[in-house]
Amino acid sequence: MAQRGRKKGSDGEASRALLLRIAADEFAEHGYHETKISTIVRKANVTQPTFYLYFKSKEAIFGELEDLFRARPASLTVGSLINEELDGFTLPRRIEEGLTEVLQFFKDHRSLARIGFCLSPAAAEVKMQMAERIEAQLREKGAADYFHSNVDAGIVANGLVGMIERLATTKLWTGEKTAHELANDIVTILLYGLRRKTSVQ
Amino acid sequence: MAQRGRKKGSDGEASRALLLRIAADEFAEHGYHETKISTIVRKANVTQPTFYLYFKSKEAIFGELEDLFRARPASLTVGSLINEELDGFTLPRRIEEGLTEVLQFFKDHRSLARIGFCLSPAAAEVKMQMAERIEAQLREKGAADYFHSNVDAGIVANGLVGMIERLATTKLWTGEKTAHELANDIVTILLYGLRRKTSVQ
Amino acid sequence: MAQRGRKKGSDGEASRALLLRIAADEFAEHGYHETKISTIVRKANVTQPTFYLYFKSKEAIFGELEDLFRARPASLTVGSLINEELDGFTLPRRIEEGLTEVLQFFKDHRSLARIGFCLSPAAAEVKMQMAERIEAQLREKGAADYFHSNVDAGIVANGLVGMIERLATTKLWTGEKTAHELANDIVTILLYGLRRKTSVQ
Amino acid sequence: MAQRGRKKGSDGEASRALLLRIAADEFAEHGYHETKISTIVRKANVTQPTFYLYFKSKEAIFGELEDLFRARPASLTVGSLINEELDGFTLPRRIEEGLTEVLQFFKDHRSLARIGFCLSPAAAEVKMQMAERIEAQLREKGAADYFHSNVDAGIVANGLVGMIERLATTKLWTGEKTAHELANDIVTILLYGLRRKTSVQ
DNA sequence: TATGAATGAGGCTTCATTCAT
DNA sequence: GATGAATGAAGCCTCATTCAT
Repeated sequence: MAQRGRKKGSDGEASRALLLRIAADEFAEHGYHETKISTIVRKANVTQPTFYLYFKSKEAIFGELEDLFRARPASLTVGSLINEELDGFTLPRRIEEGLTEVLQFFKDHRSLARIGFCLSPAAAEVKMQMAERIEAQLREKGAADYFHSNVDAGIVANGLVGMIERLATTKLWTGEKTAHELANDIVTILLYGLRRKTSVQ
Repeated sequence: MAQRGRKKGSDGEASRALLLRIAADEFAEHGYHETKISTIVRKANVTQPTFYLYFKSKEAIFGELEDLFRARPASLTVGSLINEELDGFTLPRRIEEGLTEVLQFFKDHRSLARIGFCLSPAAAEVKMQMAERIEAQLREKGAADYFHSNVDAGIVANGLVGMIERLATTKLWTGEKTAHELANDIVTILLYGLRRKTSVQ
Repeated sequence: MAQRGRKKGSDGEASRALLLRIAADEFAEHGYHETKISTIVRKANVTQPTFYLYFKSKEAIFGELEDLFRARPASLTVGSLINEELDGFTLPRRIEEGLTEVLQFFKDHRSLARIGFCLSPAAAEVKMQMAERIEAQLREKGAADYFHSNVDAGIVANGLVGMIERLATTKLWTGEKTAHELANDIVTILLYGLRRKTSVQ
Repeated sequence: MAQRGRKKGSDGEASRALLLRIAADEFAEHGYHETKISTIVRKANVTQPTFYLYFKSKEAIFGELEDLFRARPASLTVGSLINEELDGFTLPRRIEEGLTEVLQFFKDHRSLARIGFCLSPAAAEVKMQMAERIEAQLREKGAADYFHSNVDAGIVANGLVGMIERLATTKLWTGEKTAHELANDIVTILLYGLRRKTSVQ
């Protein structure tokens, strides 16, 4: 960052950050194995040894990107309803807000999100934790008042996680929908279902 | 074809099938790049040239597995509602049946499904087509009578595809749920939502 | 040859001969290394083990073809002038006759000739021997009366061999010239040269 | 470029040139298929990946050698008689000069010449073009004054090409003759023939 | 901080060739 | 005489990674 009189106007931190950014894009677009260190350094206009000056290995830089994803604000754990009194009006809003935040983060950090949420072997763990937190909240004392009990919360939670991944891929990252729109749609579907209210049941 | 008591290793069709099965499992578990031909043939108790007796290349066997997945009965296209009079009672059943079939196929052909639906580069296309078909059916004349119109059918369709992938991974392939249970849960969630009917809206 | 009641109407000798003929063509057209046993047997409609029933190895069948070439009638050694009284009239005729025979053999056994005279590692030896015999005849007692002595016989002999190879390739095997025409042209050039007689020298 | 006393193995251009030179010799001596990359790199005292640092593939380095051969000075096209007034004295000299140049180049770049003129699949084309150029010159206006017309120029041209190849192989590259001597002999033979002038015709 | 040059390790693939029937 | 099935041996190539400057 500081411009401490280096030649070429770029210092180590800059190179490092550049490599990291390019690596993120490459990994996100081509996956781990199809991404070559040689490609990353070429796009960053540095040489291969320079890469190893900043990162111990290919695995290391990938791991660092995973960490960057996981280090997102904790608030992003969908719907932190815990310890609050929620009624039928605010509950949906709260869930939607949480979802919006997550999706907005995905949109703002597309490559990071693809790596940490879709590509990484650790993504399974990440999604599992997300699902677990959601599930816990669906089971929260009080939530039972507003939700059916005839569907397994684990199914709902994982279903939601699956929807997030798929809709991020097909609607958010394509620019077809904003984070807010998507969150709104998801909440509407999940809370009220597709069935017309007027239909017999 | 006839299995006339041949000695070990003298039935080519069997070797081929064995290789294909092992390859499916390896690809499904480790992905394309981490799967080594050397591992496949070792597990099949043959040598590497034998592999090339039956498959042109690593890519070729992977492609064949993709094809095997794509060649699943066309009936498996979720919910073929087309050309039928559907009322509020039968519609959900029909959707559930279609879903059950798909999920049962996924369960019966786990490795194939993981390859064709999750790992393959062509999986994106496969899922897109599935989503498109679902979307088309949601828009069918008549369907509108039973469904809300305040949610984008494209969102629902892709959300469903995402749910299928995630729930297959976490609930079906782990043995936690049967195809039928899962289909039932998904339909319930999507049609009726989580909200208690008695709550105010 | 004899049709001794074999099934499929082909006996061993027939298979062997067929393989040999196909191998000759393949080697001639594609060279030793680019010719695959698998191709030969496929074209002969037999399996690989059958090949090894008749030939010890790829080298062996190639060697056999070399031998077939080398076993051509000894008379084909260009211009056997030896032990004859030759005058200025008959000498050119004799040379031409010898050349014609060689070229006719080349034309009749194109693949064999390409193998034994052009492709084989032993072709060097074959051409050397041909050149040596020619050279010896140019030096024969008596020949000196008709030939210049200001050109090395070794040069002439090897030059002739080179001409034969090149002209067989470009004029004989393309069908542009007959063996006779070619032999005539070669003799004319070598004996009388290109220079017009009327020119000053 | 500057050879600033670098330590062993630290000059890429040198490594490349070394590999190229060794490869030329290996190809020239053993042919394409019998030449192994492993041999080339062993002789160059580098490892196999180093080879691929400088050449894309085995085919590529071979092609580069072919190109080096083809890139010889254009003056080397035998006998550029075009656009000059040639009489009976100078014509033979000119032809001889051209031939000498070609043969000298062959002698100075033996491996390259063997590759580009004898071994390469493209050698056929190379020789054809050389023959065509020679043929064209034999047909040049004016040339007819000095040459017989009773022999096909195409035969002469290809015969000459064949002589060049064979004599380079047996007399030039063995050190038995110099380029100049050979050129002189060839011209003498072709222009004046072997027949004594004093003989009857 | 940066690099030109080099390499260890390991994968994919292709042959000619043989075994057991 | 013939074959379906299998293999030993070996080559080409690519990659992440490091050495020496």
